[in-house]
Amino acid sequence: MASEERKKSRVTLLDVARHANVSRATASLVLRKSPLVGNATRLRVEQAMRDLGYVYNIGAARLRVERSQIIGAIVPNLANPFFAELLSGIEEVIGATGKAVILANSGDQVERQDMLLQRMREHGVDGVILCPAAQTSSTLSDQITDWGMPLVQVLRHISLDLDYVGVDYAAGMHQAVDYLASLGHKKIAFAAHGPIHSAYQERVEGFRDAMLARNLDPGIIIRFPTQLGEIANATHLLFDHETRPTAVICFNHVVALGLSAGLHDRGLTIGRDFSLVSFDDVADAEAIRPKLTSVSTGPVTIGEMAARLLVDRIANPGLQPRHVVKDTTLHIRQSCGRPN
Amino acid sequence: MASEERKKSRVTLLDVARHANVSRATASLVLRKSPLVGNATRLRVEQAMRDLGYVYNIGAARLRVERSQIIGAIVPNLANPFFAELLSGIEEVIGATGKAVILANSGDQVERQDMLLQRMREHGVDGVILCPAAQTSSTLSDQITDWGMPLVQVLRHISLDLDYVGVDYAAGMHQAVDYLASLGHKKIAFAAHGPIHSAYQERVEGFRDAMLARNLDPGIIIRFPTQLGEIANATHLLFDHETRPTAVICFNHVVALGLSAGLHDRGLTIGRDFSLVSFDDVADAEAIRPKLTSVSTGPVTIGEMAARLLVDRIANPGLQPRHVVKDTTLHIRQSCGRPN
DNA sequence: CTGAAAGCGCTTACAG
DNA sequence: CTGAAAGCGCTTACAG
Repeated sequence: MASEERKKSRVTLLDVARHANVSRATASLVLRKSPLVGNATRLRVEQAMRDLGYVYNIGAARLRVERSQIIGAIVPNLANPFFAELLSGIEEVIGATGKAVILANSGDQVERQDMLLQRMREHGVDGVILCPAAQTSSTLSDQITDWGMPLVQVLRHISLDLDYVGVDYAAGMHQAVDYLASLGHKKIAFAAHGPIHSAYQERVEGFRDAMLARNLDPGIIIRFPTQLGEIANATHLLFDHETRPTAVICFNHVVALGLSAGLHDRGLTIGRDFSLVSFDDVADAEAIRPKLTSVSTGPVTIGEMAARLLVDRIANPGLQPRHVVKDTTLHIRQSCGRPN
Repeated sequence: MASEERKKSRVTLLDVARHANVSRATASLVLRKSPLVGNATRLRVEQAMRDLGYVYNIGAARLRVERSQIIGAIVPNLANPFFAELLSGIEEVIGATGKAVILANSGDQVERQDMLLQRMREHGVDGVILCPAAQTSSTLSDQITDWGMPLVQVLRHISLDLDYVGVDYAAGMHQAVDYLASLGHKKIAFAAHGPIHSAYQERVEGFRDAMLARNLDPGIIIRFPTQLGEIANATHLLFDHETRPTAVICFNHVVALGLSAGLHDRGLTIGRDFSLVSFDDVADAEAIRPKLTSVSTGPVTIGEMAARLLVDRIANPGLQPRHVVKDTTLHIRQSCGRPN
């Protein structure tokens, strides 16, 4: 194995070329599967690579060619399963193109996000998929254009000058409201939480529009704590409001989990005593009882679409900005009934 | 802004040096905050960097120095919230050292894992945190040593020649068994699922040992489907066994979610009609009703510890292999009662 | 198909 | 503190 010697000085393309009795240029061509090199030669070079334990040095290659084969992904909260699913979609399609993805967590803080973008530039990433931190200034968009950095916004947007893959949150809200209204509900609350950003606003406005369209009071909008653990204990907020709602539409799956626990704690049976619609179901939605009726957004697919857009954008930086907005699906399960 | 011109040819350290009237060597020293350079000079160079919009090129630097400032993390299942929490711990401490983390998903497939390790070598990562795919051969360990690749195994291990950060699964099983036994349970099932690996075996053996130590039948070990969605429907397996158990200890939080749903579907109230102990609680454990009593393993902390070990190992490759095994905590909540 | 050569952007002795 | 120079491992015309 002679591993000791090997470690001392890494084997380089020149070593391979010598071992195979070809020039370095030829070895390089074999590496990149050029058709210029004959079959016998190719085999000889490939054998040499194996014999010597050659490892391609992407970093060195990148210095000449302007391609690092790395893309960046920045999300606001890694521990949230929703973003984990998003990432798994991104990783899958980026990985399939042979590139690697650098992962970073902005914690929804703009300064941290700035730092991470800078770090990614230093690493020479070929592009970035960004779910912008709440409060990100729209001037970041100009900066990114200025840098010439291929970037796609995902789930939240700060500017329409950049690519964007998101969800038709407003339409999702209409689905939820329409469904509850069809069951006879008139007092429907919206349970929000967390930082304010485009996806937040689109949901709230979608809710308002949908309620107004049905001549219902759009004003029962209640803010819950950010942390899942505290939401259940704040369930009373739902009933402190002057008009007691008979149903609630949740901002996301975190709120839905929290309220479904909190309603249970108050002795209310969901689907019978009170109706609840979740938003964004993630994998474990199936495991909650009663099963939650939910407006599903499909984070894995969104990740995949964002990755594809980024790959396109890298290949063709001149493209006009593209915006793809995914439809939601209402999954009717067991958490809604007629109002009492 | 002159962004157009800038994009054409990136600004290099030499440009900065010229703009600041110093040599390239000096500019390089400023970059790395060497004390060799005087304050006035430093400020001048830093101003030049700002004026020109200089971006440090880590890739170029790496070619000289043997440091890419990138580490790799390979997990078997990105979409599982347990691994998402693990990653968030890793990303946090690696990020704090100024390095970036390349993320990859092996899908628990060894061939894919081999490919990913190879890719990471090509990217010149400084080290890797690996949760080995099930069925990984222990010879991978020799290979890694041969490559001289700093690596820490996390949660699962294939060889004690490498660093390892894991959990004392066996002790966790003892906690669960002891607790159930103290409530009077004698027929306790173990509900397993998924691929077989060290962490799997340690749990099973821990269960057996703990049962034997109390003179209880250690044989009620039942395999459930891998997918969360199918577990609930397989709950009957619990009762198909010749000796009907009064309690179940779950392999992980996925099984616990599935069975807790399935028991509910059978009209059984958990904590009253049947007792259940979960393993690995993740953030949303708090939101399930009844609240699940659980042996908690703390994935975020494990990620942090693994990252610290890797940083140490990179700094000091000569270190003896270290193995840190984290204690579990039994969180008693509401899912267990006396047997009927 | 192949060889010699230049160059990507940095770091690192070395001599001053 | 500074300048000139070599070199990290690759790719890419260019001439043959």
